[in-house]
Amino acid sequence: MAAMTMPRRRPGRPRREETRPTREVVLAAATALFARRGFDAVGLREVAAAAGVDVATVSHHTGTKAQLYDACFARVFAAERDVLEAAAGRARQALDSGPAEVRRALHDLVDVFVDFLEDRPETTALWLRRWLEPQRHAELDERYAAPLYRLVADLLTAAAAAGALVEPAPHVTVRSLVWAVHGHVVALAAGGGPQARQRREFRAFVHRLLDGLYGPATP
Amino acid sequence: MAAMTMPRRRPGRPRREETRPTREVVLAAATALFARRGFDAVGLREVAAAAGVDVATVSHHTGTKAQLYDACFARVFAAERDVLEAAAGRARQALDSGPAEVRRALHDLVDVFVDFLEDRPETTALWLRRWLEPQRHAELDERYAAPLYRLVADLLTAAAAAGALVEPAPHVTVRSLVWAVHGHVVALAAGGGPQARQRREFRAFVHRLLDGLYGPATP
DNA sequence: CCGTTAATCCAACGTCTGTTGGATAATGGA
DNA sequence: TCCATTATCCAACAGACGTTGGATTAACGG
Repeated sequence: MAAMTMPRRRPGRPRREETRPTREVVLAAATALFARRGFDAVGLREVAAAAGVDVATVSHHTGTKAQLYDACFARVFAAERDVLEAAAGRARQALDSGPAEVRRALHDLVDVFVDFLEDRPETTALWLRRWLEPQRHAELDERYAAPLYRLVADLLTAAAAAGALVEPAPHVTVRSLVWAVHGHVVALAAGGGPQARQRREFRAFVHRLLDGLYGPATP
Repeated sequence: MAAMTMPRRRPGRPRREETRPTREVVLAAATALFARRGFDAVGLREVAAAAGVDVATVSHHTGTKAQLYDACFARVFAAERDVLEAAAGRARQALDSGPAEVRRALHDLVDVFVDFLEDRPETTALWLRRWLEPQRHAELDERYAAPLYRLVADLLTAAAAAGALVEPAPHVTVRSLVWAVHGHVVALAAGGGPQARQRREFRAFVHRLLDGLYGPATP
């Protein structure tokens, strides 16, 4: 199986007018296919065809099919985590300002999250598929979900401690929000209406939800 | 293929100490397997083994694998629709009473929905799997999601028209709520904490969410 | 210019898949 | 009692699956 060698200098056969490293081409093709149809419905020969290479080349670069699947997840979730952590850092800076600024920072954080998922529907698809695999629950939760949830939940708790907001169960709130966003993205992918309006309506809903839940404790 | 015959009187070989009709046994076994692992990961021989029959018997009673899949969905979603419609009917009767009764009826409606999904996690699994199949979006939306959403959305609109509540985008709210519930059920299935407390916290969250969103327009 | 390295493809393997034709046996009606 | 009906299983098919060994070809270090 010669697992996953990817040197800086590259001897070997020609690369079929592709400038990107083969491994990235394969990962991109596989990610799109896995997101759309799932692990078992996608064959390695299909991934190879989408990437413009042979089956053996796929195995050579990414090892086992399960390893290829995991690599796709790692790539996508790492990108999501980076974006969210950056936005959370920005929001945390607003904690020293007044309640109005804190609320606006929370709105911005949620907007960044919604934007990210709207632009990358395959992230939602992979996320949902992972949750549906019973044997992966623990890993998904520990490696990806829990840190992200804690990121935002801590933010809410800190805001509550600052006296600007009130929130008894931030973990539940964050999880529900995340799933609502995924549902929104799925509905977008399903078509059925003008996307611009759907996006606007969903943002308005989330902002209202936050205002209702986290409105100033002392009116 | 001798598709799907199921007479009232039944000649044929003995039924292996099973009293229920074979078709129901097969459907129940298949539903559990499909919910847990998905269409492509489950083989007909596995379904047959779980039902205690031969592969050919499965095909004989349920036709094609895709037809078996559809039959599982129809059974589960019909049960969900029945429960929700009954609860919505009860809630609609409360529309003639005061705002407090309307809000309590909405809480009850949501509780019934949450109870149902908590007790039948396979419903959530099948629901999510259906959303992940691009070619089935339209059918799922038209046959199941849209009617259910409209059921509750109409209820909210009527309550708003009665002056008791205010809600600009009921469709978005209902969808977000539904996805939040599914996320809650998935988290429950993942374990990781005392279930009773998780259930209590989620109900409290939903009630607070409704109060925040649908609170009396004139305080 | 030569030897090493590595990327790529071809071909094949064993296994599992969904589906079907046919044999068997038990039932209900005549 | 006999016949038609049908539920059940056995066996087999053709195809797709993931994976691997080996041959080929290009690029690099010397």
